[in-house]
Amino acid sequence: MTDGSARQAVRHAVMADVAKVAGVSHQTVSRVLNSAPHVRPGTRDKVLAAIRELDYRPNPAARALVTRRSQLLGVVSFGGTLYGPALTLDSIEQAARDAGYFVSVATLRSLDARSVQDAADRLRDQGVEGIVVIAPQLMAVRAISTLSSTVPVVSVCSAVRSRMPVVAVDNRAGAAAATRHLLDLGHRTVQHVAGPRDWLESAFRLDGWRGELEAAGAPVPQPWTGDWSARSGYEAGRRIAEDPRVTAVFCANDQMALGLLRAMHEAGRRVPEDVSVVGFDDIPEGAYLTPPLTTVRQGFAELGRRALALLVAELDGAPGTPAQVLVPPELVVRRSTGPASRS
Amino acid sequence: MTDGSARQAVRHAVMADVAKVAGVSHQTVSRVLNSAPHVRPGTRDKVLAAIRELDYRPNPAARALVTRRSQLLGVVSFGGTLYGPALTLDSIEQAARDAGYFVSVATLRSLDARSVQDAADRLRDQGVEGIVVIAPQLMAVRAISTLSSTVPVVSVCSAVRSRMPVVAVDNRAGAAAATRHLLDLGHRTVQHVAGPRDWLESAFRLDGWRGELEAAGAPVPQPWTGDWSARSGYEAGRRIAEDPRVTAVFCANDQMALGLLRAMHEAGRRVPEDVSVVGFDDIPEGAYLTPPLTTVRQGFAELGRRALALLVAELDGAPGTPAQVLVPPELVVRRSTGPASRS
DNA sequence: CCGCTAATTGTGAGCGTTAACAATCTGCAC
DNA sequence: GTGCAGATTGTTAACGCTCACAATTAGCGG
Repeated sequence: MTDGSARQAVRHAVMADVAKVAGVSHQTVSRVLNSAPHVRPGTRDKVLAAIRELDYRPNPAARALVTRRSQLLGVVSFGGTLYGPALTLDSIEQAARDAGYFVSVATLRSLDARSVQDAADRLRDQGVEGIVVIAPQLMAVRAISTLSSTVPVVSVCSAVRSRMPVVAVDNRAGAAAATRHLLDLGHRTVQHVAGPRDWLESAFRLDGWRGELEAAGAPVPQPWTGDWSARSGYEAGRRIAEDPRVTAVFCANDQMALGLLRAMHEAGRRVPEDVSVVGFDDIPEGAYLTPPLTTVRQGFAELGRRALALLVAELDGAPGTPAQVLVPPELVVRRSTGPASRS
Repeated sequence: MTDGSARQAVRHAVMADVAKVAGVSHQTVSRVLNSAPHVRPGTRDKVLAAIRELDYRPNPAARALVTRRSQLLGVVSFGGTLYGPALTLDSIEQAARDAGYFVSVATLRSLDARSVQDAADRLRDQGVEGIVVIAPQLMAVRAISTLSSTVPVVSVCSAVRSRMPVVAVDNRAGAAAATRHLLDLGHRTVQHVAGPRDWLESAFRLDGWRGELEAAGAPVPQPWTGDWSARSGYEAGRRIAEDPRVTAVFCANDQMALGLLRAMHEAGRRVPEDVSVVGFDDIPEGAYLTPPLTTVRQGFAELGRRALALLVAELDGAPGTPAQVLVPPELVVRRSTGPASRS
């Protein structure tokens, strides 16, 4: 128990073993492995056969040591069980694989700068070549921009004015579209249940909502604040339901909208007859809520893919490409929204 | 663009640099780093100071090369956006960090043996010391048991009779509890919407449901089959709603229950007055559905933690500990279930 | 058949760290 | 003061791979 030396003693074959079996030098084996030019087909075959025979696998540590390339990318993530981050992580992994990289994850324990520092440090200590940050909190972004000096960093989050490459959904535009949709249906104004104050997403969606309201000359009510959870949406909903004048609510994500739907139901307010509700994200369950939820679809998968592409580009190509990619969201109209009642 | 040699030329400090600055040998630096005994406090301080001054970080590749320990664990995952797998991954990462390991993920593209092989190979090529498999499909488990020879593997899934260490929720018991709950409420029998046929979870839950029905002498209806999605639950629900004799349904997961709730609503069948519904998983939204969903709570977080503990134990301790951990689930009664109507 | 270029293969030197062992320096009993 | 165990530090040799360059072989025109 003092150390782990009790492991399998099966000596893995190394390059020298392959060389011996194939009757060539280790360098030739290396050439075959890296598909270098100038290897006679016959030689290549012998080497390949030896590799198969010995079930040889190149030692990644040795390779990394000399090439100074670990082939490892790091992902810092928070809220890994949330639909968006989970899907983004998934797509990043897939894209990384296609680009020939491995992905190591570090999740945030809590939402403070130290935690982000720690996660990034862990990743660096592991030798990652680059980092993608999925934590979309204001704080996280700030913390990250501090340590970006050593390793290239790309963040997936809302657009933010910075020198750092960013891939983001255009939250403002999405929120504006949702709000306009409700306004177009004849609602006098639209309530808003925002996300946590320290998330950039929250800020941008709030902004898009407010901007659209102002542009339309509609009154701008005091927004409510939730924490993305259905529970918080429910609680906001209970309070909102007390005001009989409310006819439209835009929630900053689908889970909160789901909770709000529940609160409306309990309060006897029909959706969409009495109150229209719009969410954000388009979680797969959205279409099967009662009623099916109108929402703003985010291309999480594309987000991840683009972020990875950006990182890889910076890694083995253009040095300073501080690109800022904005992915447009899409309004998905379902049955939770309808015309303002004339009652 | 031919290669990535255009990266930052900032020569990172290596151990020799630290040694020189501290005025000691590189071995002494190594000792300080590994907190080996017999280092005079004064010397340690000098070394520590030099490390800080140079912002020195040990090269993980070099260390791995000589120690033959990569400190890397692999996780094979499928359905990364599903609540259970996502949460499990999250808890595995946290546990791994506490145990001093890094976590690298490999997601499955599709559900065939080759895909599992590929994922595991990728992980091995990367030098992981052990693998946790979250893919709970029958096929995946079989595929895994094939390659477990080289690297220790722990799988998180339903209990399955094998030589492989497994951490699982007792799906059978959970399903039985759900079924019994409905029976106890006076329902004559219980319908079941199962998960995909090739998932172990599906099989065990089906089994638990059927067993309880038989034990109670209740008729065993033909089960329906879904794919975990709300959509599939909705479709099953539409069909189930056609049969007026149905008063209770047990769905193999919460998403399908959610879809089924929608179908019942559309068909004018009230829940729980006309039909009682039970899910499985306890997703966070469950309590805010209409009506709040009675379900079986799984300890996904504990699952991940236990799986990792098992793997680490095998890694640096007991060699052959083919443990099989069974985590008991818990019935959470909410308002989607009620007594059978006397109508 | 010779000489030259290009294709093919081999050799030696690290990459940055830890392990094993040697060397030196303590402190203390005799 | 001397000697010895133990504490402290240094030296050398891997770990398994790629890079740079040397060596060998093959192909071909004159």
